[in-house]
Amino acid sequence: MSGRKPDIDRVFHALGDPTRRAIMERLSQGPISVSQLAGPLEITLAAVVQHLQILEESGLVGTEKVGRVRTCRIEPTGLSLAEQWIRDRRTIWERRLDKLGDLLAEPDEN
Amino acid sequence: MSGRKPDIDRVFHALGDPTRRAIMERLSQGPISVSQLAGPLEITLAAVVQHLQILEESGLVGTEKVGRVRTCRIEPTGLSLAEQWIRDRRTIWERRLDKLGDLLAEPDEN
DNA sequence: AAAATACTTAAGTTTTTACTTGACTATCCG
DNA sequence: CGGATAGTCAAGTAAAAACTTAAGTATTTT
Repeated sequence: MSGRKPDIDRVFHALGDPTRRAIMERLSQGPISVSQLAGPLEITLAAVVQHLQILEESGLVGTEKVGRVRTCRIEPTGLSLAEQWIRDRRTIWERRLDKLGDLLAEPDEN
Repeated sequence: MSGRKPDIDRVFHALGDPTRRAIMERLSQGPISVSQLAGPLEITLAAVVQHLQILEESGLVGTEKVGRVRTCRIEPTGLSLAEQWIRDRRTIWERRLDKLGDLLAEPDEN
Protein backbone atom coordinates (compact mmCIF):
# COMPACT_ATOMS: atom_id res chain seq x y z
CA MET A 1 0.00 0.00 0.00
CA SER A 2 2.90 2.33 -0.58
CA GLY A 3 2.62 5.16 -3.08
CA ARG A 4 3.08 2.84 -6.04
CA LYS A 5 0.41 2.32 -8.69
CA PRO A 6 -1.67 5.46 -8.95
CA ASP A 7 -3.61 4.39 -12.05
CA ILE A 8 -4.68 0.94 -11.03
CA ASP A 9 -6.29 2.49 -7.97
CA ARG A 10 -8.47 4.74 -10.05
CA VAL A 11 -9.36 2.03 -12.52
CA PHE A 12 -10.48 -0.44 -9.87
CA HIS A 13 -12.28 2.23 -7.91
CA ALA A 14 -14.13 3.23 -11.06
CA LEU A 15 -15.08 -0.36 -11.86
CA GLY A 16 -16.22 -0.90 -8.28
CA ASP A 17 -19.50 0.89 -8.87
CA PRO A 18 -22.31 -1.06 -10.58
CA THR A 19 -23.69 1.98 -12.39
CA ARG A 20 -20.29 2.70 -13.87
CA ARG A 21 -19.94 -0.89 -14.96
CA ALA A 22 -23.36 -0.64 -16.60
CA ILE A 23 -22.05 2.39 -18.46
CA MET A 24 -19.02 0.40 -19.58
CA GLU A 25 -21.27 -2.41 -20.76
CA ARG A 26 -23.31 0.00 -22.79
CA LEU A 27 -20.22 1.63 -24.23
CA SER A 28 -18.72 -1.66 -25.29
CA GLN A 29 -21.55 -1.85 -27.83
CA GLY A 30 -20.32 1.37 -29.35
CA PRO A 31 -19.88 5.08 -28.67
CA ILE A 32 -22.93 7.07 -27.58
CA SER A 33 -23.82 10.45 -26.17
CA VAL A 34 -24.25 11.33 -22.52
CA SER A 35 -28.04 11.53 -22.66
CA GLN A 36 -28.36 8.28 -24.57
CA LEU A 37 -26.24 6.77 -21.84
CA ALA A 38 -28.47 8.28 -19.16
CA GLY A 39 -31.68 7.02 -20.80
CA PRO A 40 -31.95 3.50 -19.34
CA LEU A 41 -30.31 4.44 -16.04
CA GLU A 42 -32.70 5.60 -13.37
CA ILE A 43 -30.58 8.44 -12.12
CA THR A 44 -30.35 12.08 -13.16
CA LEU A 45 -28.24 13.26 -16.04
CA ALA A 46 -26.03 15.14 -13.60
CA ALA A 47 -25.24 11.90 -11.79
CA VAL A 48 -24.32 10.22 -15.06
CA VAL A 49 -22.00 13.08 -15.88
CA GLN A 50 -20.28 12.61 -12.54
CA HIS A 51 -19.78 8.90 -13.18
CA LEU A 52 -18.46 9.72 -16.60
CA GLN A 53 -15.93 12.08 -15.09
CA ILE A 54 -14.61 9.32 -12.86
CA LEU A 55 -14.47 6.88 -15.77
CA GLU A 56 -12.62 9.42 -17.85
CA GLU A 57 -10.11 10.31 -15.15
CA SER A 58 -9.36 6.64 -14.67
CA GLY A 59 -8.63 6.20 -18.36
CA LEU A 60 -11.48 3.76 -18.95
CA VAL A 61 -13.49 6.09 -21.14
CA GLY A 62 -12.66 8.79 -23.63
CA THR A 63 -15.02 11.56 -24.65
CA GLU A 64 -15.18 14.20 -27.30
CA LYS A 65 -17.59 17.08 -27.56
CA VAL A 66 -18.88 18.16 -30.92
CA GLY A 67 -21.36 20.97 -30.86
CA ARG A 68 -23.49 20.44 -27.82
CA VAL A 69 -23.23 16.67 -27.68
CA ARG A 70 -20.46 14.78 -25.96
CA THR A 71 -19.76 11.36 -27.37
CA CYS A 72 -18.30 8.71 -25.08
CA ARG A 73 -16.32 5.67 -26.04
CA ILE A 74 -14.39 2.91 -24.33
CA GLU A 75 -10.66 3.40 -23.92
CA PRO A 76 -9.40 -0.17 -24.12
CA THR A 77 -6.04 0.55 -22.50
CA GLY A 78 -7.83 1.34 -19.23
CA LEU A 79 -9.47 -2.05 -19.21
CA SER A 80 -6.16 -3.70 -20.06
CA LEU A 81 -4.63 -2.24 -16.94
CA ALA A 82 -7.20 -3.95 -14.74
CA GLU A 83 -7.01 -7.14 -16.73
CA GLN A 84 -3.25 -7.18 -16.34
CA TRP A 85 -3.41 -6.74 -12.59
CA ILE A 86 -5.78 -9.67 -12.27
CA ARG A 87 -3.74 -11.84 -14.57
CA ASP A 88 -0.59 -11.01 -12.60
CA ARG A 89 -2.16 -12.19 -9.33
CA ARG A 90 -3.39 -15.38 -10.90
CA THR A 91 -0.07 -16.03 -12.55
CA ILE A 92 1.90 -15.63 -9.36
CA TRP A 93 -0.61 -17.81 -7.59
CA GLU A 94 -0.49 -20.55 -10.22
CA ARG A 95 3.28 -20.51 -10.52
CA ARG A 96 3.43 -21.07 -6.78
CA LEU A 97 1.14 -24.07 -7.10
CA ASP A 98 3.31 -25.47 -9.86
CA LYS A 99 6.39 -25.32 -7.69
CA LEU A 100 4.50 -27.04 -4.90
CA GLY A 101 3.50 -29.75 -7.36
CA ASP A 102 7.11 -30.29 -8.39
CA LEU A 103 8.12 -30.66 -4.78
CA LEU A 104 5.50 -33.30 -4.22
CA ALA A 105 6.36 -35.12 -7.43
CA GLU A 106 10.07 -35.42 -6.62
CA PRO A 107 10.42 -35.42 -2.88
CA ASP A 108 13.81 -37.22 -2.94
CA GLU A 109 15.51 -34.28 -4.64
CA ASN A 110 15.18 -32.20 -1.49
CA MET B 1 -28.81 -2.57 -13.88
CA SER B 2 -31.55 -5.15 -13.43
CA GLY B 3 -31.15 -7.92 -10.86
CA ARG B 4 -28.77 -9.89 -13.05
CA LYS B 5 -25.21 -10.70 -11.99
CA PRO B 6 -25.05 -10.87 -8.20
CA ASP B 7 -21.49 -12.16 -7.98
CA ILE B 8 -19.69 -9.80 -10.31
CA ASP B 9 -21.03 -6.92 -8.25
CA ARG B 10 -19.45 -8.26 -5.08
CA VAL B 11 -16.19 -9.14 -6.78
CA PHE B 12 -15.69 -5.71 -8.30
CA HIS B 13 -16.84 -3.97 -5.16
CA ALA B 14 -14.29 -5.99 -3.20
CA LEU B 15 -11.49 -5.18 -5.64
CA GLY B 16 -12.41 -1.52 -5.56
CA ASP B 17 -10.66 -0.97 -2.24
CA PRO B 18 -6.87 -0.54 -2.28
CA THR B 19 -6.36 -2.27 1.07
CA ARG B 20 -8.24 -5.29 -0.16
CA ARG B 21 -6.19 -5.36 -3.32
CA ALA B 22 -3.05 -5.20 -1.18
CA ILE B 23 -4.38 -8.23 0.69
CA MET B 24 -4.92 -10.03 -2.61
CA GLU B 25 -1.39 -9.17 -3.68
CA ARG B 26 -0.03 -10.58 -0.47
CA LEU B 27 -2.15 -13.71 -0.78
CA SER B 28 -1.03 -14.36 -4.33
CA GLN B 29 2.41 -15.11 -2.85
CA GLY B 30 0.86 -17.87 -0.79
CA PRO B 31 -1.58 -18.56 2.03
CA ILE B 32 -1.04 -16.78 5.34
CA SER B 33 -2.80 -16.14 8.62
CA VAL B 34 -4.91 -13.13 9.49
CA SER B 35 -2.32 -11.54 11.76
CA GLN B 36 0.49 -12.08 9.28
CA LEU B 37 -1.74 -10.36 6.77
CA ALA B 38 -2.37 -7.49 9.20
CA GLY B 39 1.33 -7.03 9.96
CA PRO B 40 2.42 -4.69 7.14
CA LEU B 41 -0.95 -2.94 6.93
CA GLU B 42 -1.30 0.08 9.15
CA ILE B 43 -4.82 -0.67 10.31
CA THR B 44 -6.13 -2.68 13.23
CA LEU B 45 -6.59 -6.42 13.11
CA ALA B 46 -10.34 -5.92 13.39
CA ALA B 47 -10.33 -3.84 10.21
CA VAL B 48 -8.38 -6.53 8.39
CA VAL B 49 -10.91 -9.13 9.49
CA GLN B 50 -13.69 -6.97 8.05
CA HIS B 51 -11.92 -6.70 4.71
CA LEU B 52 -11.36 -10.43 4.76
CA GLN B 53 -15.06 -11.00 5.28
CA ILE B 54 -15.86 -8.96 2.19
CA LEU B 55 -13.22 -10.78 0.18
CA GLU B 56 -14.57 -14.11 1.32
CA GLU B 57 -18.21 -13.26 0.59
CA SER B 58 -17.22 -12.19 -2.89
CA GLY B 59 -15.50 -15.50 -3.55
CA LEU B 60 -12.06 -13.98 -3.99
CA VAL B 61 -10.59 -15.53 -0.88
CA GLY B 62 -11.10 -18.75 1.00
CA THR B 63 -10.22 -19.28 4.64
CA GLU B 64 -9.93 -22.18 7.00
CA LYS B 65 -9.50 -22.07 10.72
CA VAL B 66 -7.29 -24.60 12.43
CA GLY B 67 -6.95 -24.20 16.15
CA ARG B 68 -6.86 -20.49 16.80
CA VAL B 69 -5.33 -19.45 13.50
CA ARG B 70 -7.31 -18.75 10.33
CA THR B 71 -5.37 -19.30 7.15
CA CYS B 72 -6.38 -17.31 4.09
CA ARG B 73 -5.77 -18.19 0.48
CA ILE B 74 -6.71 -16.89 -2.94
CA GLU B 75 -9.73 -18.44 -4.59
CA PRO B 76 -8.77 -18.19 -8.25
CA THR B 77 -12.33 -18.60 -9.55
CA GLY B 78 -13.26 -15.26 -8.01
CA LEU B 79 -10.51 -13.51 -9.93
CA SER B 80 -11.52 -15.31 -13.12
CA LEU B 81 -14.98 -13.85 -12.83
CA ALA B 82 -13.64 -10.32 -12.90
CA GLU B 83 -11.12 -11.18 -15.61
CA GLN B 84 -13.91 -12.62 -17.72
CA TRP B 85 -16.09 -9.54 -17.38
CA ILE B 86 -13.25 -7.33 -18.52
CA ARG B 87 -12.35 -9.59 -21.40
CA ASP B 88 -15.99 -9.67 -22.51
CA ARG B 89 -16.15 -5.88 -22.70
CA ARG B 90 -12.95 -5.68 -24.65
CA THR B 91 -13.99 -8.44 -26.98
CA ILE B 92 -17.33 -6.84 -27.81
CA TRP B 93 -15.55 -3.55 -28.32
CA GLU B 94 -12.88 -5.02 -30.59
CA ARG B 95 -15.32 -7.09 -32.61
CA ARG B 96 -17.23 -3.89 -33.29
CA LEU B 97 -14.08 -2.19 -34.50
CA ASP B 98 -13.37 -5.14 -36.80
CA LYS B 99 -16.77 -4.83 -38.41
CA LEU B 100 -16.22 -1.13 -38.90
CA GLY B 101 -12.89 -1.92 -40.53
CA ASP B 102 -14.53 -4.36 -42.92
CA LEU B 103 -17.04 -1.74 -43.89
CA LEU B 104 -14.33 0.72 -44.71
CA ALA B 105 -12.26 -1.83 -46.58
CA GLU B 106 -15.07 -2.94 -48.87
CA PRO B 107 -17.48 -0.07 -49.22
CA ASP B 108 -18.93 -1.33 -52.52
CA GLU B 109 -20.46 -4.39 -50.87
CA ASN B 110 -22.99 -2.22 -49.11
C1' DA C 1 -35.13 35.88 -31.83
C1' DA C 2 -37.31 32.50 -28.93
C1' DA C 3 -37.64 27.86 -27.46
C1' DA C 4 -35.64 23.56 -26.99
C1' DT C 5 -31.75 20.49 -26.44
C1' DA C 6 -27.58 18.82 -24.33
C1' DC C 7 -24.93 19.21 -21.20
C1' DT C 8 -22.25 21.63 -17.00
C1' DT C 9 -21.41 23.17 -12.37
C1' DA C 10 -22.04 23.97 -7.49
C1' DA C 11 -24.03 23.04 -3.25
C1' DG C 12 -26.28 20.28 -0.19
C1' DT C 13 -28.25 15.67 1.41
C1' DT C 14 -28.25 10.87 2.22
C1' DT C 15 -26.12 6.55 2.20
C1' DT C 16 -22.28 3.64 2.36
C1' DT C 17 -17.62 2.57 3.72
C1' DA C 18 -13.65 2.12 6.36
C1' DC C 19 -11.96 2.22 10.58
C1' DT C 20 -11.54 2.28 15.74
C1' DT C 21 -12.31 0.96 20.40
C1' DG C 22 -13.34 -2.19 23.78
C1' DA C 23 -15.08 -6.30 25.45
C1' DC C 24 -15.17 -11.25 24.64
C1' DT C 25 -14.03 -16.32 23.19
C1' DA C 26 -11.10 -19.96 22.00
C1' DT C 27 -6.62 -22.08 21.82
C1' DC C 28 -1.97 -22.83 22.99
C1' DC C 29 2.19 -22.74 25.98
C1' DG C 30 4.89 -22.95 30.20
C1' DC D 1 -3.85 -23.26 36.17
C1' DG D 2 -2.58 -18.63 34.32
C1' DG D 3 -1.03 -15.81 30.88
C1' DA D 4 -0.19 -14.93 26.15
C1' DT D 5 -1.77 -15.34 21.42
C1' DA D 6 -5.21 -15.25 17.53
C1' DG D 7 -9.16 -13.96 16.18
C1' DT D 8 -14.29 -12.38 16.75
C1' DC D 9 -18.10 -9.24 17.52
C1' DA D 10 -20.79 -5.01 18.35
C1' DA D 11 -21.24 -0.29 18.50
C1' DG D 12 -20.00 4.03 17.26
C1' DT D 13 -17.54 7.64 14.37
C1' DA D 14 -15.78 9.95 10.61
C1' DA D 15 -14.89 10.37 5.93
C1' DA D 16 -15.98 9.28 1.25
C1' DA D 17 -19.33 8.29 -2.34
C1' DA D 18 -23.52 8.65 -4.83
C1' DC D 19 -27.15 11.26 -5.79
C1' DT D 20 -30.38 15.37 -6.12
C1' DT D 21 -31.82 19.98 -7.05
C1' DA D 22 -31.36 24.15 -9.10
C1' DA D 23 -29.25 27.51 -11.79
C1' DG D 24 -26.23 28.41 -15.76
C1' DT D 25 -23.88 27.96 -20.58
C1' DA D 26 -23.45 26.75 -25.28
C1' DT D 27 -25.59 24.98 -29.40
C1' DT D 28 -29.40 23.81 -32.42
C1' DT D 29 -33.96 24.18 -34.22
C1' DT D 30 -38.07 26.57 -35.54
